[in-house]
This record gives sequence, C-alpha cells and structure tokens, in this order.
Amino acid sequence: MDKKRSDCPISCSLDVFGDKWSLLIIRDVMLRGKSSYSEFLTSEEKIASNILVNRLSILEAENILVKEVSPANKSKFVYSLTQKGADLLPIVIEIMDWGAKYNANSPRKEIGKKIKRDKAAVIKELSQSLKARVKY
Amino acid sequence: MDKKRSDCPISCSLDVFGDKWSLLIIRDVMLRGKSSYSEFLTSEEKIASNILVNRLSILEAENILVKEVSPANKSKFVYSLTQKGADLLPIVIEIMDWGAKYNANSPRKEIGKKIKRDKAAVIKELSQSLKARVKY
DNA sequence: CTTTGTTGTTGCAAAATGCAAGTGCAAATA
DNA sequence: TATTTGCACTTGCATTTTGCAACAACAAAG
Repeated sequence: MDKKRSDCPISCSLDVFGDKWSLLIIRDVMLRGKSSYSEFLTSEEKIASNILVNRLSILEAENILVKEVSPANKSKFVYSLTQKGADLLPIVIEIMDWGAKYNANSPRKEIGKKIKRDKAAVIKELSQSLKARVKY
Repeated sequence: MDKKRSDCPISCSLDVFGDKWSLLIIRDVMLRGKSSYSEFLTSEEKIASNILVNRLSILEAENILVKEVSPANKSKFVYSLTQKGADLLPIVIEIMDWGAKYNANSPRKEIGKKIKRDKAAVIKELSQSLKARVKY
C-alpha cells in the first residue's frame, strides 16, 4: 500500500480507489456479473490492459477483490468481491444516482429508476444478493 | 469538460471527480467550513497549488462550486457549493463511513460515530444545514 | 513606502496513463 | 501431432498528469 496522505477516512479511501478506473472494475463485478480480466477489458470505457493489471493487483492487495482459479476453466482466473469490496456498494449506488441526476445523456435504466424511488431498498436488496457470492 | 468515456452514470461521475483531490476539496467546503484557496492549501494532505487551481477551475466549470468575491474582504475569493455540489454529500458520507470502517488509524470522531449509528439521519441533517449556504 | 496576505503562474523532474504490439502457456481443434 | 484459439499478462514508447519549489501580481494594512 502506498503511504497515506492523512488519517482522514475520506483521504484514506481515495488513496485506495480515488482514480478513474478502480470503481469501474468494482461496478463490473458488483452490478454486471463480470469476473475475469477479459471481461473487464471489453467494457465500453476501454481500459488499457496495463492499467487493468495494475488496478486488479491493487484491489487484490487491498483485499477488495480475491483472485482464484476458475472452477469451470482451470486456465482462467475469476475475481470476486470480499466483504470489504461488497461494502463499497453504497458508494457505488450514490455515485450512480448523482451521475444519473446530473447527466442528460445517462437516462436512468431499471436500476436507476429503482434507486430514485427507494435508494435504501435497492442497497439493502443488492447487498443481500451480494452476500451469496462474497468471498472472505 | 473532457469528453466522456461512456454514458454510464458512474463513469460520467468519475470523469468529473474521479481523482485523489477533488473530493477532498469538497470535504473541506462541506464539512470543515473552508471556502478559500488559502484554506484549502493548508489542509493536512498538502495539495500543490497548481493542482488546487486546476481542480477549483474544474469544479467551478462543472457547476459544483461557485467562486465569488468575499463580502468581508474584497481582495479575496470564496468558494461555495451549488446544489449540484451539495448533492455530493451522500457520496462523501458513504466514503467516510467505509474509510472509517476499514482503517485502524482513522478512529471515528463525533461525526463518524453518528454515521455509524444512523447514517440516514446524518445525511438528512447535514443536507438541511447545507441548504442554508448553497448558492444556485 | 514597505510588508503582508491572497491567488495565482512557471519550470522542471517524476510518475501515471494511453496505445499498440508482443509473449507464454494451456486447452481446443484439425 | 501440429495448429489455432483464448486468456492473462508484458513491454516499449509517447503523452499527460502530478509533485515540488520558486516566483509574480496586486490589493490592503501598517
């Protein structure tokens, strides 16, 4: 881990995921059912492969993701959320809500509309369903 | 504004404040009563002056902060939150909560403890008090 | 008239990012 | 067996951003 700029919890958090890519990887795992390097590479934001490797290794080192051999394909890895990673859900939902509110070109889809109606319920529901696949 | 990587609301949001400094400036305005360039410079994370100028101009261009001549001192500027900026409160609170939970060295202070007890109440209460000083 | 406070700017080295191509290796296919 | 495909990186290099320190413009205060 890089050394912290301060003990402020906001600053500490940003030291970990305060960049343009980390939370997009988390989003892919959390909300889009993605779990592998090749799936992350195909996301529409077009992350570069070296950045992806770098971020995956940081997220793994921070115990936000765990990397394991795929049960289905032994020459493949799958990344899963830890509890610490799953706990990022409220942050991701709030960022999504703010972004949907202030961007004309991001029309709210089903989940966005549900968030607008009852954010707390969406977080509760999703965090329940994440529990089933959280590792460690 | 830089061009967007995608229409995903999370991606759009990170295009705006997805870096290590923007949300610390927002924190200073939102929770620490700071409002001027010189106050931001003195924060413990020690932002460089060129980065600060750059971020303030982005936040202003994005209509998250407004810059005005200080009523008290005509040779000074004050930055205030717009409604769009104040709406970042839930994000900031969630990030603070996560950071406090997973960092041994960030003992929860009063606000952190209140968040742990009743996050929704803290957000509601603070957003009420922000309303009084939001511009536009 | 000089000092202080405030908001910047400039220059430069170091680090991070973006992009394209290449590598290693196991599984699938011919 | 030989070849191809899929997957997870690695490398090289140009561009951009960051970090650090010094300098500058200008109004207000003393």
